[in-house]
Amino acid sequence: MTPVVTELNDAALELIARRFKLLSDPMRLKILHLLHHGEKSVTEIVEATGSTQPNISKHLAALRAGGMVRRRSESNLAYFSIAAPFIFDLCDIVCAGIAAELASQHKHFSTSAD
Amino acid sequence: MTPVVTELNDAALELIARRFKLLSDPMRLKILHLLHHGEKSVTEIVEATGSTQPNISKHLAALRAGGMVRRRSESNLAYFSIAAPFIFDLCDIVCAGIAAELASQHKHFSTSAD
DNA sequence: TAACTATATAACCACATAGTTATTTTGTCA
DNA sequence: TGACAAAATAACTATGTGGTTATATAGTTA
Repeated sequence: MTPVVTELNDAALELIARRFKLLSDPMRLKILHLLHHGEKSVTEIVEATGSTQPNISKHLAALRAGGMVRRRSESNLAYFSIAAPFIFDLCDIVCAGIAAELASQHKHFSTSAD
Repeated sequence: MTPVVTELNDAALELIARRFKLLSDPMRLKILHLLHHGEKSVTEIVEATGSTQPNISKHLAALRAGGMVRRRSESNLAYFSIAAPFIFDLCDIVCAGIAAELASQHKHFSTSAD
């Protein structure tokens, strides 16, 4: 029989790696986190992140090329929104992993702010 | 009030990004996929991947520093194994996303090999 | 039309990183 | 001890990429 899931060819690994690479930059994560609250224009994202407009446009283009955000034009503005909600499942898992690791280092999270 | 989950500070974003970055390289994914089948020595990984020993050692060191693999010394050998099984949950989600995307482009997956 | 605003793109720089070759460390065995 | 094998590390190169500044494109409004 031919392996289906157990065997991963190089092209597939490349595809998966590319997805993760899109998520491996703090500024892009910041943008995605912002869009989690709803659709935003480029200018809104620029202001919220404190980055520059060309930088944000570039990141948005990358996220869009990777299928992670969607673009909508309205008059003069470009509105971006999340196209792949599974992103946040990924982040949740990573965050849980980080929390678990910190906990096991007895540098534990405090549930209430102090 | 102080935001707890809705607000992600830069340090947290950096931590999350670093995790994703470890998963954003095809060779490292290949190694992790290999280790999914069980503990392997460096030499075994080198042979299975077709890469060089120093390259594999470097990737393993990075994965270990990121808490994703564990190292066990036995005589002359170094055995590595998965330390963070959630990795595969992440990959499953990404793979599902890719499959869905391909499907929606009617370049559909065939369930049986052809 | 001209002035203005929003966004995209181009060109460039500094830095990170995957891979290579050469070397060192560490453990085994004769 | 010396010869050998496994793994780690160092030094280097080539390439990728995040950020910047400058410019171009496109839509709006007067």
